[in-house]
This record gives sequence, C-alpha cells and structure tokens, in this order.
Amino acid sequence: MEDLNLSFTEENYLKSLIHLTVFTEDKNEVGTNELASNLSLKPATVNDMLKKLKEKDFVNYKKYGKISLTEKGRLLGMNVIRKHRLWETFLVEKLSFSWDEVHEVAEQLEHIHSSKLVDSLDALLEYPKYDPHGDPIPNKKGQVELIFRKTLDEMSVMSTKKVFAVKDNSSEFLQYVNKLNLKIGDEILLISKESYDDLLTIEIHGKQHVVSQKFAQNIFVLQ
Amino acid sequence: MEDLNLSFTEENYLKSLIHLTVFTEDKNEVGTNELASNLSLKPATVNDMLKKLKEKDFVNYKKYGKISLTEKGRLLGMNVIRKHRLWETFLVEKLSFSWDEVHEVAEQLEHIHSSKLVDSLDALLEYPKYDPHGDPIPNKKGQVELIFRKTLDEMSVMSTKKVFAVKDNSSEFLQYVNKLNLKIGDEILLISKESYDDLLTIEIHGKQHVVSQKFAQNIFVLQ
DNA sequence: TAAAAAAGTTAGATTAATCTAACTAATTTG
DNA sequence: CAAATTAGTTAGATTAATCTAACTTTTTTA
Repeated sequence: MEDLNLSFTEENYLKSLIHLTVFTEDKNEVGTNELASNLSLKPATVNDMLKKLKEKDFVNYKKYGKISLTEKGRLLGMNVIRKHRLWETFLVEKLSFSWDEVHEVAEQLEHIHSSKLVDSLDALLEYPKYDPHGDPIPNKKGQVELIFRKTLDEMSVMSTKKVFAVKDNSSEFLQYVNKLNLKIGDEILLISKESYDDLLTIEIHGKQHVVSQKFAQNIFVLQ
Repeated sequence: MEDLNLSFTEENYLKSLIHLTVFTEDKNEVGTNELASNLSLKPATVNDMLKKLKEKDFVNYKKYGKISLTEKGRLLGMNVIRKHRLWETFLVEKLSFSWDEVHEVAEQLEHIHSSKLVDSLDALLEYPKYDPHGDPIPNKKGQVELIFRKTLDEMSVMSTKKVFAVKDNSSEFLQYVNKLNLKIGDEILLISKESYDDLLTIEIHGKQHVVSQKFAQNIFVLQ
C-alpha cells in the first residue's frame, strides 16, 4: 500500500491540470508553459515536477509532448476540488464568510487529508450540489457536472446570452447588479466593446448601460 | 509588517515548547535533547532550527544553554494550541468524530492561517472552555487555565486522589470504567504497582481491582 | 577531582521545490 | 522554406528541513 497523501505542491499541480483540461472546453491536454503560468511558476520548475508526476502515474507526458491526466491523477485532482468547494460552502453556510473571503482559506483547507472529515462535512452541509459561486461539487467518485460558462466580457459583440450566475458576492457588486435591474435568467445583449478602455455597452430589458470590464468578468452567461 | 504566517515546522516547535514549559509544572525551560525527542527529531536538527527561532525572537537561547519561549513565541505557540483544541471540539461536536479520531486531523487543521476562521469556529461552538479531552482552550490573547494533571499510573503508592477526567473515549474503555463503578470525582487509592508486568492494584469505594498500565494512563487524577 | 556519561554543537550530505541562464525543438510566418 | 518566434528542456544554484558522524562542553559519579 503506497501513501496516497500527496504533498500540497503535487495536489496543486493536479488541481491546475483539472481546471486546464477537464474544466476547459475542447481541451484534454495542456503545455508546460500554460501549466506554469496557471500555477505562477516557471516552465523549468513545472518540467521537473512533471517527471515526478509521470513517475507516480498521475500524468501522461513525454518530452516535448502535451500533458494530460491519467485516471488516477484525475481522481486525485478532482478530490482536491471536491474538498475546496465543500470547504467554501462550509465557510459561507456555517461560518458566515462572504464570497471574497473564502477562497484563500479554502486553498489551505483543501489539502487536509481525511476522508472521514470530507464525508462528514458533506453530510453536515446536507450534500450540496453547488458551491457558493455556483460551481458544481464533484462527488466521491470524482464525477462532476461539467458546466462551461462564459463571462459577459468573453461574449462576442451583438450576441445575446442568458445570465446564469454572478461571481462576486460583495455588497457593492450586488447593489450595482440591482441598480441595473439584472436578475439570474435575464438576457443580455452585448452591443459593443471599447478596446481602448475596455468599457462594454450592453442592453438589458431594452435599456442600454455602459459597464466596466471588472463588472463584466463577474457576470456568468450560459453558453 | 512582517509575515506572521509561520511554517508548519516552526509552529510545531513552538507548540512542543509550550507543552514542555508552560504546560509542565515547575519547568520554564528545556534542553535540546528533550525538545528533539518530543518532536521525534534528532538533536542536530533542533539545534539548527533553534538558531532560526532565536533570530525571529521566538525563543531565548544561547549555546549550551536551556531554551525558553519569548512572549512572542508563547503567544504564537498558544494560538496553535488554541486552534488545535477548537478544531478537536468542532470535530467531536459538529462532525461526530470520536476521541481517538480527532488528533491526527487536528494536527493538520491547527496550521490553517485565518484569524477570521478561528473566531468564527469559536462562535459556532459557543465559546467552549474545554476541548473533548477536558483540556482548557486558550483565549485569543493566549491566556489559558493551567491544569496540572497526573494519570493514575503516575500516582505514588498508597496515595489517594480524585478522578478528574478520562482520556480515552472509546466505548470499550468507557464500558470498563462503568464496570468498575468509577465516576468523575470519585477517589482512588493506589495500593501497589507490580514492576514486572506493570499491573496496578487500586481501591475504589472500598473495593479492590487490578488494572493494566494502559487503563491507568487514561485516568486523570487531580494533583 | 578525574574519568565517564550525557547533552549539545558542527560539518557535510540529502531531498523537495524552486529559480536563472543557456540550450534545443517545434511552430509560425514573411 | 528559411528565419524568427514560441515552447520546452537541461544544468547548475538556492532554500528549508532533515539526517549521520564526529566533535566539544557540561554534568554526573565513583
């Protein structure tokens, strides 16, 4: 029986790989540079680690080739994400944290090794399906509902999409959303994008508004 | 503003030092060897680390001298113990862990850095004063009720002490305690200790019993 | 109090995770 | 398709935390 308790570092690599492959549409593999930039590390560092991860059969990889997760790596990575999202839910539901406070702490808590703890947390929270950001929580088997969402600022000009969720939960942001009379399920038409200062002109309920990129990045729309 | 987020390792040194000095009667300092053995490390390793801890003003120490905590070190170490005991309480109270399951997980959770998390946990648990083992939980200022307890096997022969708490919470142990008709507050007289096989003869309510060292180590008596 | 034992220190090595700088391979483009 | 650019790799160094082996200082004891 090998020790399946990975290091924080290894777990972070697997988590990044899940985000870059499983949670990214039409992409099952990724390059060294992209992985490095996602982890805020240098490609050389990632290159070294990939050899170790390959040795442990967590990734498929060969020299100058693309990187993908093995079934084992996928399962372990998914479990880290499961823990992250359960902890975020716990922090919001039970300890009244707000959206912008949970991430940093969940980044730490996701590395606690105890399957009993995860299962009990899941039970305490009454088996939540989604975390406070609306992201689906993987089950014990590493299965997860795949939702590919765009943010408002990723929409193409003159297209219309339905608002699915909001990312930011700060009261300022929510008040702003309110002022625009915008609700989940409403349709947004992106009229134009100003490349100079990244301002966007949108239409909601037949009314035009100019919003910032920062705002647009916090509105999720259905694909 | 320096970064007050210590490494796991540093926090474990400070925690050990609290146990060996603050929580140990008539002892305010400790030697390299004893600290090393408490941490399951080699003296050479501890010697190196002491230089770093001294550099950061967490310990008072000079070559060939004894080690003690500075006020800063005491506060930081006490906070780790506060977190450990709050998490243990959480695991038992909210996630129905049993006594023998909490320690290992709390050893991990105690290193999560977030004062908001600790405070919220404290509130969720309704500001507990004692953890599931009956150990006092330090407050935010690092203040703690000092309780010096002996276990039954540390008593001297022919002395009588009051039972203060039990350590083990396994159902086997508790059933055994029940069978002896022993309750918190009862008096125990230690009649004899057999050095060959470490069996103890005790008297409870005028009735004699022979118990194992394992059992005796799980009964706390008042000093 | 001198020899022995215990306690503590130093030097040099190891491992995991990171970096920079220099290199090589693959891809894109004029 | 050759040159330029981008992507990926290697070598060598660094840091934190650990070790073993050899050494020194302090304490105990006969």
